[in-house]
Amino acid sequence: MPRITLPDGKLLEFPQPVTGRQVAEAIGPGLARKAIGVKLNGAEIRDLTRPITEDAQLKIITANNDDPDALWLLRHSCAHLLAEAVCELFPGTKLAYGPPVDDGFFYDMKTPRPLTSDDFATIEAKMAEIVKANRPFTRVDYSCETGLARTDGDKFKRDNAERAIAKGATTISFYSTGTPGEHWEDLCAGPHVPATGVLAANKVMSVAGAYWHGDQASDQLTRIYGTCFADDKGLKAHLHRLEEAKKRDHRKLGREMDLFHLQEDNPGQVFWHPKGWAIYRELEDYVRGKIRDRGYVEVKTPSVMSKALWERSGHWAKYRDNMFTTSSEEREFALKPMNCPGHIEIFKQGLRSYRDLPLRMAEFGSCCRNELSGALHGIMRVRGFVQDDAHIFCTEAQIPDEVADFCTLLKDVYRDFGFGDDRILVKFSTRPAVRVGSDETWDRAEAALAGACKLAGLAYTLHAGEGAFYGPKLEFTLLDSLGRHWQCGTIQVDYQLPSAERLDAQYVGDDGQKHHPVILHRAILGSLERFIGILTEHFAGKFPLWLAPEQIRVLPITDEHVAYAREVAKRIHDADLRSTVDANSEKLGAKIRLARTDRVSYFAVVGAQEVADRTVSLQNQAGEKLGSLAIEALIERLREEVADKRIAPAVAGAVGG
RNA sequence: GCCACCUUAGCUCAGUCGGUAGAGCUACUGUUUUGUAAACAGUGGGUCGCCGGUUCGAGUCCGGCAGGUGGCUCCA
Repeated sequence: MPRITLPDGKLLEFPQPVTGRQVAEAIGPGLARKAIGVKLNGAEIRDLTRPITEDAQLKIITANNDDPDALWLLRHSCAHLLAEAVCELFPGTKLAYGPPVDDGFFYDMKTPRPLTSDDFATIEAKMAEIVKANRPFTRVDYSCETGLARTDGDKFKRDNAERAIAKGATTISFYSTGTPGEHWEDLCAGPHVPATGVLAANKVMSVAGAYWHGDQASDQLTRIYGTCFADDKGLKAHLHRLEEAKKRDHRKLGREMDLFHLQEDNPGQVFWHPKGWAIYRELEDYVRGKIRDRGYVEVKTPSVMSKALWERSGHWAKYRDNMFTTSSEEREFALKPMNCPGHIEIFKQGLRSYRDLPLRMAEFGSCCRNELSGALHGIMRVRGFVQDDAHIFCTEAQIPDEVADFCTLLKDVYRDFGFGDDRILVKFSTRPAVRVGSDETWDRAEAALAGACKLAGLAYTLHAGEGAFYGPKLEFTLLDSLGRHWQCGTIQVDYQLPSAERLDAQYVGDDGQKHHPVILHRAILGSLERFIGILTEHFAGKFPLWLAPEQIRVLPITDEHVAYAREVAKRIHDADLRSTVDANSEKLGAKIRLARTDRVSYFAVVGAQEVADRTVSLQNQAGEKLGSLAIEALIERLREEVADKRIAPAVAGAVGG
């Protein structure tokens, strides 16, 4: 006698177990036609055809691009569609695993020959056929024994079935797209949409390699990525978003805007050009000012340090594969991959008192990590980079305040780049199974991190068990203008490195005894390189004025006005702004076009009129004409915008040329 | 590092069946002196990523290597 509560609070009672479809029909025939699944008690998504025996809160899921549950269901089902098409086109294909993921789904499989993007059209055509046939997804449950037997000879599916049983499954389910025994089937827990017909808005996106269970030592599989939406409109919008992302790719903009380059003989090392370096220095100076106001001191530690230090710190044992090493006069050294040991060595000079704590030691630390070649990506993932790093040496009692202060600072900084609270995601990772330190210590450290988030008004998602072995951590992710996630800041509580077993940092407490401080490792931007990459893509190269490499370009109309243009540019330059002059002999239209495609923030046209009036005719990157201004007024205006760190309102919107 | 794919002028890209390489933009030179998104003409520019092989002949076919791209793994 299930009693079904609908999202609007309405209660439906049924005399016997009902299916989701029957509930939908009870509400209305239109809804029943549109329904693709149900969600029970806000948690479990189910097929429309599975019986509901208990009282439940129930949501009918319809194909809707704005409903994550609907997309999840569509994509999970579409993975089957893809798998069926591939199995049919490439007999001998062995299926492994095909879940929905952000923005789509993938299916890992072992195919008789490597698949390439040339195969996509054929696969999509086959998928379209299956969609057109509109065959029902049909579930059949077998006993564990029978289910297992059905996976005989199929290593991956057998493994999946065994795992399901180990996790407590009482039956093994298969889904057929059509009539069981007649049509294609796949071992799957479900749920699925009612029929293949609702999966029309799909696309095969890419092919890549993957390992079975993510294990390098295991089978190498082919992973095909695809996506599916409720309708063509959703799919088109998604593809459009990808196009936009491609247009603002920092590797493309970096070249076009002459910000930096990478070259073949130095993989993962960035050559910063003058314009890119202008942004870099602006960022560094900005952070330097911010942390100075918060009581940090800045230091600089060596790039090359002896193996002995890395052995004591534990890096040699744990991190060696990622370290560049070198030797001199038969001693081994390593390029520093992290700044912490250097900072502790500074802390250890002289005798520290509890009165010195908290000691906030910052460094724009140049780190080298020998990342796997396949992991490198533009300037986002490199082998040489600079962290806006700091280590806070404090007592355990000081952790809550220090973490709270850091969260406030971090929010403050992110806001200056236009990332408000709604664009900051916090991940809170707690104690892992293998860890050092007492449970009481962990309790306190975790409470401090959670409390600090609350104090700073930051909501977090809990990732239980994902902390470092030496302490819990917060990780801060930014949501950019295309809705993509970038992990930037972090703060980690560390009891290990300062301990007697490691680098043995000590201070004298108010009890006259020696104690080990706690260290908070923290960064806000993460790495300057990655952060500039993120900003480049977020702003599509149209940086806010305070960061823009070329803040204003003066455009003389004819040669006669070049001298005045240079004078204007010099005045702007003397006011600590970045200006240039386009003295080429092109027509004004061409100069304007170039200024705009170069993404210069402002350009100032000067001709006979402006020379006579000692003014400029100003226009911004967006193409808005801002009228004529005296030189002083122009400088004033630019300086104000820089000081305010103003961000163009258009940033969150579409990208222009 | 692993899997798949890619690599032709500074950039974006063409190059058919294996027959000695082409466009647009850029750069340079000249003419033009221009008023809010591209003036005109001319000239440069290439060991087709590198090494080897097959062939009378390789940008093109084969092998190896390097780098890049998308993933996996890892991560600031």
